[in-house]
Amino acid sequence: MSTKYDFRKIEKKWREIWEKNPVNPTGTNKPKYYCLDMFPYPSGSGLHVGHWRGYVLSDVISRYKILQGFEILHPMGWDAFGLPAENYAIKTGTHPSVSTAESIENVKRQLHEISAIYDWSKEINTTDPNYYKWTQWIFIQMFKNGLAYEKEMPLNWCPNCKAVLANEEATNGVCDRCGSTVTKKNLRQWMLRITKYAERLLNDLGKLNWPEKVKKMQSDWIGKSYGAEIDFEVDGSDKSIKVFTTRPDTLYGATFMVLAPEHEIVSEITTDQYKDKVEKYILEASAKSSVDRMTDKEKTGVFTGSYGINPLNGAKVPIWISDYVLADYGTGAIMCVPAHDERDFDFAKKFDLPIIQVIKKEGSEISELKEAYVEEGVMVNSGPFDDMNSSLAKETIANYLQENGIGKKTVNYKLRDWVFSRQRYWGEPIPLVHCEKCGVVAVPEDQLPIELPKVESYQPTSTGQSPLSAIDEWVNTTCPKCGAPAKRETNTMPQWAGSSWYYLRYCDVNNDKELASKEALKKWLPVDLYVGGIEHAVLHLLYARFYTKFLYDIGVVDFDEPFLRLFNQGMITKDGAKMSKSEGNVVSPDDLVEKYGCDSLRMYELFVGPPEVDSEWDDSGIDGVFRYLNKVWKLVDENKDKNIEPTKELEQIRNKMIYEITNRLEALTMNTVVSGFMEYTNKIIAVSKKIGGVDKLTLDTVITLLCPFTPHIAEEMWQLTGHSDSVFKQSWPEYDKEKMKEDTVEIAIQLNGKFRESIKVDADAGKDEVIAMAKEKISARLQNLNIVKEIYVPGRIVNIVAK
RNA sequence: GCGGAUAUGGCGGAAUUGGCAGACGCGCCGGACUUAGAAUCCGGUUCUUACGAGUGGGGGUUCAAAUCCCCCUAUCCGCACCA
Repeated sequence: MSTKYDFRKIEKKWREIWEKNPVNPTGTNKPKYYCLDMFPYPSGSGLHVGHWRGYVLSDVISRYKILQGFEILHPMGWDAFGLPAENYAIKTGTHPSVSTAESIENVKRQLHEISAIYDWSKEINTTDPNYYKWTQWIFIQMFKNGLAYEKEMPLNWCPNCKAVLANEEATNGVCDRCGSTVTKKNLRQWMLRITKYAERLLNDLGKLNWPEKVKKMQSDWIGKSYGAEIDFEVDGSDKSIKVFTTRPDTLYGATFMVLAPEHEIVSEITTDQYKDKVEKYILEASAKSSVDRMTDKEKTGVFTGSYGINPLNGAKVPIWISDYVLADYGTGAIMCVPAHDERDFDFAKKFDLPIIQVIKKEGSEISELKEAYVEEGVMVNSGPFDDMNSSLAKETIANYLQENGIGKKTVNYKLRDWVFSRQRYWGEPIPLVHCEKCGVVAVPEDQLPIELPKVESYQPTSTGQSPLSAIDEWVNTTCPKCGAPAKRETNTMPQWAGSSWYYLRYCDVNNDKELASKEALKKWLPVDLYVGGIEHAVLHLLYARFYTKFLYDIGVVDFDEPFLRLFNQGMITKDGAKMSKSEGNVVSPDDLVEKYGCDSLRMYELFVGPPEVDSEWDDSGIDGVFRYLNKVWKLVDENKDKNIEPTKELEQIRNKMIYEITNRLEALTMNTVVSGFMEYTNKIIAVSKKIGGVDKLTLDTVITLLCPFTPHIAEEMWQLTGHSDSVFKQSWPEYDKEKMKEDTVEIAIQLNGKFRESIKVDADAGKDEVIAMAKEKISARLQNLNIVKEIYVPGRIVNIVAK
């Protein structure tokens, strides 16, 4: 037991000292660094070692930045609205505010075990009326600026949760929360016009230091495509149908048209003869769950009896309806070119519609198509455009349509407006009043927040109404405009609302005049580093960007992107699966802290694998870092009172160590930082054995480098080596490139590319000298061979090519 | 179906971006200390039939390839009738 360091005593001691003297003094004139964790939902089951991964990483960066001379904002808070607490309330009758408060207390205790330097005076909670006052305030600004609007629409409806879901919450037609199959229901909804920002949300991705993967996911989600809208007149009527296509070059090959079943013109153009069939089909399509509609690749559809006129060649093409055409993308209607589109091809084959090829592969002859030809090529069967290259024809035909008033070039986005209302209890009330005379009126800002009232029952109604609608004394109010009796909006906001702007609030949490003061925003924002899971790649991060851009437009903030750098930590798995209570594979940090201490766990969280990659948790690996910390402890303990003169070799190792640790830390390759610590400490120990000790500067350097990673043991060792102030008052060590150089270097000698021997040479030895030495070294192998070529890579390798 | 990523010892993973593959750690083997165990320390640890072979498989470029190019295979992730 002689050398084991007493982590329990040390960690307790330093936590108490930091409590009184925080290592991150505020109100300085230092440059700022804002390092933010994605704030958690306060779950009842607490944190596991997977949660720690991101939190440790951001804490290490924050502490590193302190030593680099920055003032740090590194806050934490709670995204506490949401379904789990509400579902728990439905089951037990416990008010969500009570159960979330309990969860918060537990998670906060666990966060203290990490010894992260969160500034708890800046804690925020999205369910605090002083916070959601500003969530509501932002909504009102959006409402006043025409970004919030009401719409009756068929929505994803989870029959189990009895809640409307956003498209994003109903991935693959299954409820994200409970896994039930999602159906459709028509309801009045509040929408946010995020599509107005589509172009900026797409373009500004270029400014961001984010993982390419995340940027790609966002740009795919926004889904910009260039094309044309083309008007097809309906034969024998004064109506026309607008279609959207990205392939105007194929217009001569359009042999039919398809409308979405929900398209409003369908009833007007359907002829009596086909009326029954069409109505039946529409009914079937609306009853189809979104799962079926997505997975049924087999095409269905019915003919309406009407024909459209191709505006270019006057051809009469039958108009069909089919659910493979989406009502809410483009114009909800398409022209179909079976020869050059796979889906149209399938449809044409199934319903025996004509296929006309209008593009052929260069140099080939036209023969019957076995599948749609979707490549570029040479125009055929296209009147004046024949023999033109199809990509040129795309442009030429689009221009022709535009010039002749039968179409126009357009851009389309996959991004849809954001369904912003929820028929649930545990969310921010939407601060609007419905007045019979004045219509929808925003609650005056001085009346905010509209507080969430207590209810008897949390159960949402199966009619789609929020539980709030049952509280007459809350619902009934007066119109802020005319004073007449009016009713409050009873829908609440989605959980995303509070998390779309929380990063702004941290810099000025107690402000009751503004969401944050201009000065505080100017000092701290935007966020320099944002750390969190990849699961928020699209939704949260897209919504937050949207909010920021809106607040920029109305002059609240002076930047239009909230997060300059994003880092997604990988998941920690156990037995190959994500840790979850239901899987029973949760590893709690509490036991490991008890057994090895916080410092060891912090270091192992980083060592377990590359931080951006998923890693399997292995308890036994933590022994390695625990042994390492004991080794450092022993090194410091044995040398603290010795007066060893620094040697050239120690200086070389020390400088190299600073260089390597710093570079790896900047690149966030934390696992290699830890291995670097081990590697260089081993080297120092080896030299120490040789010369009987280690100099003071080397010890100080090791301790200082370690302190962001293992703060408790670092502070203790710092004190042990005779320093009276905190190690966090130190500057990050600097290296001297000159001193990193070794006197001699080992050169590998290859013969015909194969390693044979190695030699030590002076670092400044010249090319000829080294090659001569190398040839001498492998002279036996060179007998009877003619040297063809000699390659020398300074400091690394000599390759002799010989036959 | 489309798009993206990954593949290195028994395991987690390194490799200065084309220059000695396997750093660092886990595990394992051997030794020291110990009455014994735990802990600690020291040594070893890609395979090998000892010639060599070797970074998922096959080809190529190069003096030199885990790294670059082409073709496969497997796994994971994202999107999924977006006209």
